[in-house]
Amino acid sequence: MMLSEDTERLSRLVPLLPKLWDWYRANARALPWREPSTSPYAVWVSEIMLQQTQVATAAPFYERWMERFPTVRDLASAPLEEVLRYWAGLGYYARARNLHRAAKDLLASYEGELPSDVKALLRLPGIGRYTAGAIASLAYGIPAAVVDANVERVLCRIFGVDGIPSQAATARRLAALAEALVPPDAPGLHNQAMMELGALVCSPSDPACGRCPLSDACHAARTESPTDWPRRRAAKRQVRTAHASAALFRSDGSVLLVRRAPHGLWGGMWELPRRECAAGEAPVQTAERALREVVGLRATIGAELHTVRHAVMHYAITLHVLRASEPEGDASPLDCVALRWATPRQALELPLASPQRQALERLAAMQHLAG
DNA sequence: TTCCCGTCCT
DNA sequence: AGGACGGGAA
Repeated sequence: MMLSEDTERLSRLVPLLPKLWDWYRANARALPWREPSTSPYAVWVSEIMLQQTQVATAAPFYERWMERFPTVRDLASAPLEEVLRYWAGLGYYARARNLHRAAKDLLASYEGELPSDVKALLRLPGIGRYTAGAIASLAYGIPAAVVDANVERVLCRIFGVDGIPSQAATARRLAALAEALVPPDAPGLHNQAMMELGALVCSPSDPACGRCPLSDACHAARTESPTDWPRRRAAKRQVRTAHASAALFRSDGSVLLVRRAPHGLWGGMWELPRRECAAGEAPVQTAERALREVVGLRATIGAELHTVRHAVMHYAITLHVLRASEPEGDASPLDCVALRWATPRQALELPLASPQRQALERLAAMQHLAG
C-alpha cells in the first residue's frame, strides 16, 4: 500500500531515527504511567484513558484509578457503579464499561494477565488497532506499529500524504509507513517517541520544525505551511439542542435521581430525569414529559432553577433544570435501570456526567443557602 | 467558538 | 464509510 515515493523518502528518514530516539530520551515528559514499574495492566488503563483525552486531564484520574484498582483482579471484582464513579468526568463512559468487562474476561480466560499478542488484545472490548499496538509494544516489547493522531500527523507531514487519513486507502498507507519504521529491538521506545514528537514538536497548529529531529527528511517542513497536513474533511456543522430535567424534591430535601441504561449518551450514569426537547416543545413541557416517561410520575413543573451549557461532539446542548412538585403516582423505573432519592450533596458521590454534576452542585448550593 | 481525538456499530 | 460517543484547552 506504500507508494514508490514513500520508499524513497523512507530510506532518507530511517537514518534519522536514532536522533528521534535521543530526542525522546532527553525530552519525554515524566508521566505517571511512564514509571519503570508500570505493569501491562497500567499501560492498558493509561492507553484507554488517553483515548480522546488530553494527558493533563487523564493524569489525576489515572492516579486515583490505580490506587483504587491496582490490578486486573481489583477492577474485575469491583461493582460497575464504583468503576463509573472513578471515571465520572472523563467522558466516553463506554471506555469504563469496556475496561470493566475486559477485566472480567481476562480473569476468566487469561488468569488476569493481559495478553501480549495483538490478535488476542483486539478481542477484548474497548481495545482497537491503536490500543492493541500500544500495549503490545510498550508493555511487552512486541514490534507492533501504532497510528494514533500524533503519529498520523507526523507521517502525513513527513511523507506529504495528500489523502484524507480516515479514508481506507490512506489509512492503509499510513499503517504501512508506521510498520516500516518500527525497530524490532525497541518498538516501545520508538512508538512513544513518535507520539511524543507529535505532542510536543509536530503539533496540530504550531509545529516547531526548527526543533524537530526529523525535519531534514520532512516534506511539509520545506513548504510554506506545514499545517496543511494532514488533510481534513470539512467539519460538521454545529447542532444546537435543548434538554430539560425535572428536579423533584421531597420534604426531607432529597431529590429524585435515575440511572441510565448502560449504553448511549452518558450510559450507566446517574441524572435528574431528563428528555431532549422536541421541536417547538418548551422546557416546562419537556420536564413534565421526562418525569412521566422516565419514572411514570405526573407532576407540576414550576420555576426554571438553572441552565447548564455543554458540548458533546458537534452538539451544543443546553440543559434546563426545572423544579417539579405535587407528584401523582408511584415512581417506577420505566426508562432507566434504577431510581433513588438523595440530597444533592449525596448525589455528588454518584457517577455523574459533567453537566449533571454541575446541575447537582448548584442544587446543593441552593439548598445550603436556604439553610 | 473551534479544535482535538480511538472504538464500536451500522 | 460514516455516525455516536465528552470534555478540556486554545
